[in-house]
Formats: sequence, C-alpha cells, structure tokens
Amino acid sequence: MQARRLAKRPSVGSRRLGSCGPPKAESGWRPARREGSAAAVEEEDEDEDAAVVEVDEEEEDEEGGGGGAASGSPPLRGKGPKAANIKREMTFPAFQQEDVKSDISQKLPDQQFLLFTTKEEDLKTAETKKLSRVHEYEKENTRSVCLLEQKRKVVSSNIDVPPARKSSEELDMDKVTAAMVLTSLSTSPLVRSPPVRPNESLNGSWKEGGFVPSSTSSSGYWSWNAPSDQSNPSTPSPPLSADSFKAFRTPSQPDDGIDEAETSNLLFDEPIPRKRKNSMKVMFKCLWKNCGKVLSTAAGIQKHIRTVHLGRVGESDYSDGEEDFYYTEIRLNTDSVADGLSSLSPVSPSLASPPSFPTQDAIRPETSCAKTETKLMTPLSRSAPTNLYLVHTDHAYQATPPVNIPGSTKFTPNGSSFSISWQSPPVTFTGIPVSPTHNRPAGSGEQKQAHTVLSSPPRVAFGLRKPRGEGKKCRKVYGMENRDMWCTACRWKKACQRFID
DNA sequence: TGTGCCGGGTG
DNA sequence: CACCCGGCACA
Repeated sequence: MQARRLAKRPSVGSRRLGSCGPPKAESGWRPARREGSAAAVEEEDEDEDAAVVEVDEEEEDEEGGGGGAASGSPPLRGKGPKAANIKREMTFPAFQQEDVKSDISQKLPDQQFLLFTTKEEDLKTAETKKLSRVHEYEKENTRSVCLLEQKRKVVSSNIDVPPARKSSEELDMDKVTAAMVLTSLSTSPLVRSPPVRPNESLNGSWKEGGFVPSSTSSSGYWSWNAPSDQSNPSTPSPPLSADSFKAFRTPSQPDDGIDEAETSNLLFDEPIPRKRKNSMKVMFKCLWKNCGKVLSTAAGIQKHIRTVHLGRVGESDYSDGEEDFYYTEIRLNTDSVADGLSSLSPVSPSLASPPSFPTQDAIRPETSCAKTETKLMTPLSRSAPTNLYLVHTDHAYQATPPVNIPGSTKFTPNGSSFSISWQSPPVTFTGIPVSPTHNRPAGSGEQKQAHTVLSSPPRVAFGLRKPRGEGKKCRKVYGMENRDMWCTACRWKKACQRFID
C-alpha cells in the first residue's frame, strides 16, 4: 500500500497539472494570441457585415427613417474611420454586390437614357442634365453635411456628454460619403425623376435584381426592395441613393440626430412624410479600467484609447484595430424610459436579425457575443444611471467592460491576449483564435465564445463540483468504527447514496 | 481541521 | 466494473 502510494504520487501530480478542473489549475492557462486566422475570419466578417447592412435597411424601413444616422450606423458600428474601414464602408450588402455588378451596368440612368434616346442631341442633353444634376447634388450634399453638423450639436447638447470634435478621419469620411453619394447620384437609375421610364421588359429585369416599381411609381418614384423583403413595398429608396448614403456613413458619426427622412429630403428634395424621430444616441464608451470616458464618435474613442491607454502618441493615424476592443458602443436613450424599453425589445437592429446571423448562439455560439450580452443586460447596462444604455459590442474580444465588474471579459492591455475574469484579476482564457472582425488581425469569434462562457454562472462554466451535501452521511451516522455499515459510495469516498440530499 | 466527494489508479 | 485513495473545496 505504502509502496503503491509512493509510486502513484508522481503520476498524480502530473495528472493534476494536465487536468482542467478547479480554477486554480486554470490560472495557468495561456491565452491564445489575438492574432489569429485573419484571412478566414475576414471573409466571414464580410458576409456578416453585408447581412447587417441588409437588415439595417429593413429596420430602417420599419422605423420609417426615424433612426436617421443613428440607425444607419449600426452595421458599421465600432469600425473606426481607418483607411481599412473606408473600404469596408464601401462594401455593399451582399445582394447589392451582385446587383451592382450586373444591374447597374445595365440599368444606369444614362444607359437607360441611351436605350431610349437615339438622336445625338438627346445624348448631349442627357450629358448636360447629368452634369447639372451632379452639381446640384454637390451643393445639396454640402448643405446636408452642414445640417448634419448642426443637428449633431443640438443633440449633443441635449445630453451631458460633450461631442468629440470631428477628427480629420471623420472629415475624410464625409468626403468619401459625399463622393459616394455623388457617384451614386450620377449613376443611380433615378433620384428625383427618371428621364425615361424603363419599359416593361426592363422592369422585369429590375425585379430580378431586386428593384421593383413601387406603388408610387406614378409620381415618378421607384422603390427598391430586396426580393425577400416585401414588408415595405412603398418606401422610396432608390438603389445607391438614400440607402447607400446611409450604408456609407461612417461609424464615427453614429448619431447625428438627423432623420433618415430628413436626409432624404435634403438629398432628394422629396416630401417624405415625417416619422417618429429616433431618440437613441449612440455613444462610445471607453472600457479601460477606471476610465469610462464616453465620446460620441468611434474615431474619438479610438484616438482616446490609442493615446491615453495604449500610449501610441505618435501614431494617431495608425491603427491595428486593437483599440476597437477597448470601447463599446452604448445607445443612450434620450427619450422616456418606456421608449427605451421598447428600444430594448428584440427589434433592435442587431438583435432582430436572424438572417444576419444565421448561425447564432446555438450553432455558432462564438459569434453571438454582442447579442447575447445585450439580451442579458450586462453589468454595464445594469449599472447605467438614469439613461437607458443599450450596450452593443461588435468588437472582437469585447464582451463586457474591463472595469471592475465581476464576471467580465477583458483584454489585457498588451493586446497579446485576452482573458476572462470573474474577479478583478484576470484569469487567462484559452481559446481558439478565430475570426478577426473587419481588418483587424484579431478574432471576433473568440470574444463571442468567451462571452458564451460568461453568459452562464461561473460555477457552471468551469464545471465546479456540485454543492456539498448537507444531510447525514454514512460516516457521520455510523462512524469510522462501523465503516462496514457505510454505503459503498461512502466507502469508496464517493457521493453518499444512502443519505442523498 | 473534519468532511464530502471528485478524479483517477489498480486489478 | 469494483475497489481504493489522493487531494481539493467547503463548513
């Protein structure tokens, strides 16, 4: 016996080392580096983004543009105005990508015009019209940008958080946005009124591409509906115009407080019936420990994180996306609580989009972080003061704030690893490095997986032993001297089967 | 420190 | 599978 024990001990020791039982052993876990299989995830992320944009449009329709820029930005939320993101913001929804290639080339207004104009002077007229239209919209776009700014100031002053100054990146994004709008205007089949209406056969092909004449087409407006979405058949939103404008909007302008309808009006001089104004203000909160700084723009918060927390003073333009992990987007309801609650309902853009996340929780739990978190009301949202916070974490690794909240996922400041901690000190987490969202080198799937773990109590997550039974046990009842009267389980030092709790 | 019992070894 | 025990967590 003694000899056996002596022989066993070493093996026991090594065994324990390898086992992943109690948290104690886990403290030795080494986190996976964030830099992971970037390529694979990027592709996946692209899909997701496209889907998000798609859904966002649906939601936009539903809210009647009340969300304005606020609801327009979610798909791009959390993506700083980095050069890499510019590319992303130019990414069309999946169906658009298809259509843009095929349909636009066939159905652009000028080409439509060509279809129906044979004389040379008509061609010239078309060219002139086109140019004048471009100039016109250039003016109007400038005007709308000014108004956006104005509106932003008003909204920002309504809440106590001072708006971050528009960074140069944002301005660049404005330019990009304007350019995109102009481009789309010059190529869009119809913005105000089509020079010539397509004939029936053309209509057919438009339908195929998802463009269907709306019920208001008699007034010269066409609506554009995704084939799968027939819920809003008459929403006037020409391809690559209003929606595109929204889609191209930079996340650094999360909420300008401008109605979508207003934007459309500005851009298209269209008397769109006003709908309820969206009262959600999207802010970006720094999740760095003991910081909690809130800025109104992603760029601002990224800059803040880069400079203040990451100490990257000289590389303000450079971003590896790491700072994305350290802030979260919060939706600040400036309306009544009731409205806030309704906004928390599953209609939320990121929540009510099964198509966007076809492989949500059950199938791919690691991709559902943000959503799960929102559903579960994170500590941050719970600790929100008077205003209602709706926390969105689209950023990889970012589930809950790294502030002193037990049970939060956090990322170590060195960025080389992330960790889950149920207490303040982080417990490193081993995970499979998965999808870097966007263009960042790190993975988003990781975060979501981590969050899945967080969604359940730590005991369950770590599979700790069940609560000790408090009833009588054989040992107590019979005593050591009557060990032969014990149940076998007790004799074997297993859970008592005679006095089961 | 005593107790309950998990995890794993041995035969 | 029965049996045993190291060792951990908890009271």
